[in-house]
Amino acid sequence: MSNQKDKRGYPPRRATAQTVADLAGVSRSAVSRAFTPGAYVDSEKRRRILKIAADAGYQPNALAAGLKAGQSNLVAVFVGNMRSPYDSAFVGELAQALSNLKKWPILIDGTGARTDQALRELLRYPLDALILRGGSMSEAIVDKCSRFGIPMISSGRPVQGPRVDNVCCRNADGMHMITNLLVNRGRRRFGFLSGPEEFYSSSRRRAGVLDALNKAGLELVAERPSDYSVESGYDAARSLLSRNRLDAVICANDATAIGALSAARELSLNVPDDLAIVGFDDIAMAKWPTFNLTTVRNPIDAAVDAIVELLERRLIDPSRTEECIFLDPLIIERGTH
Amino acid sequence: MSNQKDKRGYPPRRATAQTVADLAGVSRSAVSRAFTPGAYVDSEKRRRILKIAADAGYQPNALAAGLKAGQSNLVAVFVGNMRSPYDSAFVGELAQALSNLKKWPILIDGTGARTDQALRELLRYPLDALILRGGSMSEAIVDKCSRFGIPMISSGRPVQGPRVDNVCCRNADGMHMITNLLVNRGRRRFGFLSGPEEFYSSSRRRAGVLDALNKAGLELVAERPSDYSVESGYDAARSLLSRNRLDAVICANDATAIGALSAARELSLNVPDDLAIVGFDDIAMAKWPTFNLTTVRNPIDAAVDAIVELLERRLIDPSRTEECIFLDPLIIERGTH
DNA sequence: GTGAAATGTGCACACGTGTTCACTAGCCTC
DNA sequence: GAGGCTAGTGAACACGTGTGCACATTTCAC
Repeated sequence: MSNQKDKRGYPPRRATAQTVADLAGVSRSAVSRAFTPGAYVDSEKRRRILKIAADAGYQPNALAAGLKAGQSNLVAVFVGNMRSPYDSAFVGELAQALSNLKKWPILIDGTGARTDQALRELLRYPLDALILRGGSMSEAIVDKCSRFGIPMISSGRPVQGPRVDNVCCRNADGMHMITNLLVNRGRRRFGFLSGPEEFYSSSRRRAGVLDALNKAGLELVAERPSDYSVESGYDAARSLLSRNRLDAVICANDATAIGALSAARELSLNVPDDLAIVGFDDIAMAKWPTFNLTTVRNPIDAAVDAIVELLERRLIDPSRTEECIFLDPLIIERGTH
Repeated sequence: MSNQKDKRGYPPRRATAQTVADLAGVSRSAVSRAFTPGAYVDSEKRRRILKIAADAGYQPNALAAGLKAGQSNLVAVFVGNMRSPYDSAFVGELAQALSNLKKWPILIDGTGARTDQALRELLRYPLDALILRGGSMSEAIVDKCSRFGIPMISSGRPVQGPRVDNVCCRNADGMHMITNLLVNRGRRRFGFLSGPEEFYSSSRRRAGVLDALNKAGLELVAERPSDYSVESGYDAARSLLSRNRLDAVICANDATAIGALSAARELSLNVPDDLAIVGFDDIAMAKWPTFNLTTVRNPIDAAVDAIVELLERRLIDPSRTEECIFLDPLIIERGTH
């Protein structure tokens, strides 16, 4: 029934190893060893200590442990836009994978004007690594991150630097493949909705489209820029479709494609008979019945697996050579092509 | 041109206050004071120290500082489902607001089977607070979190416990309002797509609908359960609409409503002429031209503001009385009613 | 029974801070 | 010139760990 406050009204400090040691009648070292796998303690004694610790609600203080070890088990995760379905799904998977490793993801907005400041403040912690969803971040910030010598893993935008590893989808290949698919289905008059210029993925995807068209002896009829959002895809597609007679619109990502689909419907264009529309990423929305979007899968699970693998290897050997893992995209044929 | 590795191949340990002190020819205390606002140091000397520190890339080690202060500036953020547009937008805003306070959000999946274990491991850090997007988490886990005596803020599911504050949308009121809106527009035959039973918000929203209908002398014609996802909303609505003649379907959230919209279109029901469909939350998708969904806004910015305020006040006075801040929902009239 | 090996244990140090305490130097007042 | 007050400084301690080292105890082979 105690409200667990002392006279000053503050909650009590947490139990420490010494508390448990006194309770168990052993030395503080023994308590520490009981919590350290592979340390010399009598196994019966260890059991007893752990039991007493559990009752007292004791856990080793991670701050002290981290201070001693020079390692915090904290990982900063920078992400472009949490309202983007791809990025948020990505972050969710990543967070889960990291916590399985007992690495704790600190989520930081990678777009705002305050990102720089947040990064600087955060560097007071001896972070185990910086992880960047770089495909949706500006080059300037990504570059800055790579210069601290902290292990870094960039996903979506290849970066060079000491101890900087990369995970990168073959964006151009994916676009090449899906463009070919449309060409083989007889499409000839192509439009393109591009992504933000400052994102690496945008330029690679555009290059893939142009290259495939070029090899097929075709040219882009027209293109419009978008900011990767559904709204801007809608606007761009309305402009594109009302001024050009097209039989295919390739979109730099799924959100844009979904906006384009809405625009096409409003303009009474029949998809896929009159017009093919395809995207990139394969976000969850793409397979909703309303959209049923043909797209290129940018595999989140594979990317997360790769990040985790690179991280583990980097922690084992901080000085190993930098690596880049490439991910193969996959055509997902649905109803819009 | 040095690759900054020592003989063992490990990166050098970071600069410490002593490093800077030696460089500047002052005591280590002086360096510490230079970084502590309001501490006694000659202002000229402070400037010089900060300059030298910046050159050496020194920042006070947050682990050591936190150990001393008994405070980590880390905040655990538990969230139900990062693939839910509402939750992910919420987390994005929250992360930004917290980093402005120099509180760092550790993102944890609040649904998985491993949540318990993650929580336990995470408690090794002296967390400043636990923040829960509780509206989309099961009661069992939320309850468990409330029992550690750590300051906790639950959003979306009111929880009682020492040092547990709450931020809660008036779910029932919101549903009451929008149901009344439909009744006043002449709707009489109501269907309801409910949310997961274990979520607090589900039952409150359902209560609001039933209450409003009751007061209007009406009854629910039929209802179906959903899991708050678009897919399940689609399935539930198909079942609901093919077996009942309805002129209004109220959905427990926007995702479900968007699924229902697709189903209605497939069944050639004209929205809003034949059938009104409304949701709850006002996620970004709701205002897309394809959906243009009439809904109830569950205000994210207000919720985040409230959380931040409660957190700040709790850190100033850990023993203050627990509070619950209620948020008023807002009807957003668009094209589906 | 003896020496060596194996197994446990506690002491003490280091990790990098923030802050109290004692102290000095300088200034002002009378 | 003496005494008090202020601004500024450095030494030293505490925060809570993990672990190397020296030592104690037990086991074992001979």
